Amino acid sequence: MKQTAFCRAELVAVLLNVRKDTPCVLTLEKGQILPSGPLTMGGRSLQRELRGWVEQQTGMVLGHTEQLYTFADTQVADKSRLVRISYMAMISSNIDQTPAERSLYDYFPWEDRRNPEAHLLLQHIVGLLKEWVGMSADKQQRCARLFGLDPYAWNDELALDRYELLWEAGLVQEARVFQGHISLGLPMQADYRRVLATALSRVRAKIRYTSVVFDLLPETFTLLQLQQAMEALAGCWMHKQNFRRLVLQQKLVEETGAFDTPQQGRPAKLFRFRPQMGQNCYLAGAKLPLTPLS
Amino acid sequence: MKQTAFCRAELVAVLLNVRKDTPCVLTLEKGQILPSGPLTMGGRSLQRELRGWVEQQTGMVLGHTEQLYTFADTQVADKSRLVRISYMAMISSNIDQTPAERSLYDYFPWEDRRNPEAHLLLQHIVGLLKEWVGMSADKQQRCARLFGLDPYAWNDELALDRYELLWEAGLVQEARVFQGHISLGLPMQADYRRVLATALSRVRAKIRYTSVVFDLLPETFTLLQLQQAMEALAGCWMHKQNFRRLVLQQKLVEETGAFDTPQQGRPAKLFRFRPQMGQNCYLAGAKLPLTPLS
DNA sequence: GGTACATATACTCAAAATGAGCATATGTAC
DNA sequence: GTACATATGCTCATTTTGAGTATATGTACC
Repeated sequence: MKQTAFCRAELVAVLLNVRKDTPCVLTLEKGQILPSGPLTMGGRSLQRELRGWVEQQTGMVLGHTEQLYTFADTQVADKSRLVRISYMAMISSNIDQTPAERSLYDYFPWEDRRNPEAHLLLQHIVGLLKEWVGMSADKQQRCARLFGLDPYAWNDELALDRYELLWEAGLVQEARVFQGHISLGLPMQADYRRVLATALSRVRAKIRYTSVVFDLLPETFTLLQLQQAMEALAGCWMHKQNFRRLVLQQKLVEETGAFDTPQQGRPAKLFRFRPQMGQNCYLAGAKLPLTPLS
Repeated sequence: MKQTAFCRAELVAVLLNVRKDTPCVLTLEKGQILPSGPLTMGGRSLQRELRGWVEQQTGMVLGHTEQLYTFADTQVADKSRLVRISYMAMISSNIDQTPAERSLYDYFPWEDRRNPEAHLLLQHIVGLLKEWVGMSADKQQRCARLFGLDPYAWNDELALDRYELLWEAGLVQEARVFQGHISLGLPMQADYRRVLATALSRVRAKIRYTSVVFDLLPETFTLLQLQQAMEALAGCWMHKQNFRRLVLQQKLVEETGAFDTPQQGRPAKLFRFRPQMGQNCYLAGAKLPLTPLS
C-alpha cells in the first residue's frame, strides 16, 4: 500500500552535567559538534545504540536519557534525507572534568540571567531585534513574550524559542542569512546548536516537576549544591530558605547523617534523593522561587 | 569518519479532537491503525510531509502539531530498520464528525476516571498485576505509583507508563507474551497503541500549561465547553467554580458578547481565546482543580 | 403568569502555599 | 576571642487553593 523511501539516520547526544554553578555540555571538535553516530542494522534499541556510540567517542556512561527531537536535513550531495534523532542524557557530576566540556552559556550567553553582563547583552539583542521587527505587530509581540518585555515576565523555559527567533532574525551565525555584526554565542556545525537549545529548554522544564536534577548530582549532596544545580540550569537565582522548605516539606531527600567539609562556613548536612518519589517531584511550580529583585 | 546505514522512515499522526465529553482519535482500518506515510526524498519539512499524507488519507487539516517520539522497529523480513516518527495534531471540534473517530478510552478504558465502571476495571487490573508483581518490591512500588495505590495519588499524566507496565505484564494483546484472559482495551497494529498512549500522556501534560486545548475547541466556546474538554482529556471531573476563577483571573479568554443557545438552563457567555497569551497558559497547576470525592 | 428544572455566575471563608525577611547556629581562619 | 561565612530555624503578610452556599437567568410546561 505504501512505499517507504530509504534515508540515513544519525543519533546525536547532548550530554549534560553541572560543575558547581555552571551547566556543561560535552562536545567534540573544539566545541563545534556533539557526539553522534549512525543508526546501524543491528537490532538494538535506539537508546542502547546511542550509548554505544557515546561510550566509544567519549568514554562516558549515561544516566537518565531522554529523546529530544527528530530533525530532518536534505543532504545537498545526493538529495537524500538525513534523519537526526537527538537525545539528552545526564552525567553525574562526580565524574572528573573532561577537557571537552563547555558551559551551555558559551552557546547561549543571553540565557544566564545570573550574570550581570547578560543583562547588557540582552538589551543589545532587543535593540537588534527592534530592527528586524519593523512594523509587524506579530513579531513585536513574539519578541516581547520571548524576551520578557513589558507585559510579560522572563520565562526560562523558552530558550529554544528564543534561539529560533534569533535564527529567523539572522542574528546567529548558523542562520541562512547572517546579518549580525558580533557573534551571539559560540556557533556549532549543522543543526547542533538547535539541538542544544532544545535540550536546554527541555531540561529547564523538567527540573521543575521531575527528579532529573538528581541525576546530575553526586550520590550525596548538600541542599546548596542542589540549589546551585537548579540555578545553573534555570539561569537565575533562587531564594535559599524557601527553596529548602520546598524540598524538605515534600520529603524529596533524606539525611545521610554525614556532613560536608567546606572551605568556609558551617558544614552542611549531606542528603540523598529518596527514589521512592519516582520521577514525581515538585522542585518548583510554574514559577521558580526566585530571589527578589536581582 | 562515520558511516551511516540506510533505513526506512515512516511518519505517523495521532489526530485528536474532543466531542462534547469524549476525547477522540482519528483512525483507519477499523480502528487498528493510524494515518501514516513514508518519508520521501523531497525537500519538505517533516511536518509538511506529514500534513500531506494526512490530508490525502483523511482530508483533515491539522491545527497545532507536535512531534511525539521516534520509535525504531527491526523488520523481520530483511532485518532492515524502520524508524517511525510520530506526531500528535489537534483538530478543531467544529469539523463534522468523521466515521473513523474513536474514543481514546476505547483503547485505554482504565484511564477514564469519570466513568464508574472504570473503577471496577482498575480494581481488576490491580488484582491481575499483583500476580505479576510477585515478591518484587520494585515492581510493587512501581505499580503503586502508576496506579495511585496507597501512599500515591492517581496521576493522569502517567498514561504512557501505565500502558507500558501493562505491556510488560503481558496484559495487553500487543504484548510479546499476552497472558490476559479478557482484552484490556482495543488493540492496534504494530506500535500504534503505544504511540497513542504517548499522545495521551503528552496532551494531558500540555493542557495544563499551554494553550493546546483551545486548538481543540471551536473559535468561540463557553466556559463549560472548555472545562468539558479538559475533563475529557484528563479523564476526571473538575470543580466548576474554581476552574472558572482560574481561567478568568488569568485573562486567558475574552467575551465575544454573544451567548450560547442551550437546550436547557441559562445561556452561557461565549468566549474566545486571547492569542496574546502565546502558548503560555496555566489551566491547572501540578494538580488539577478536582471535584471533591468523586 | 407561575412552577419546575437546569445551567450560569457571584461571592464567601477557611486552609494551604508562597514570598520575603530576620534571627540564630556552627563551622573555619587568625 | 573575633571576624567571617555559610547553614538552619522561624515569622508573618499575602496569594492561591479547595469547597461550598447563594443567586441569576434562561427553557418547558401547567
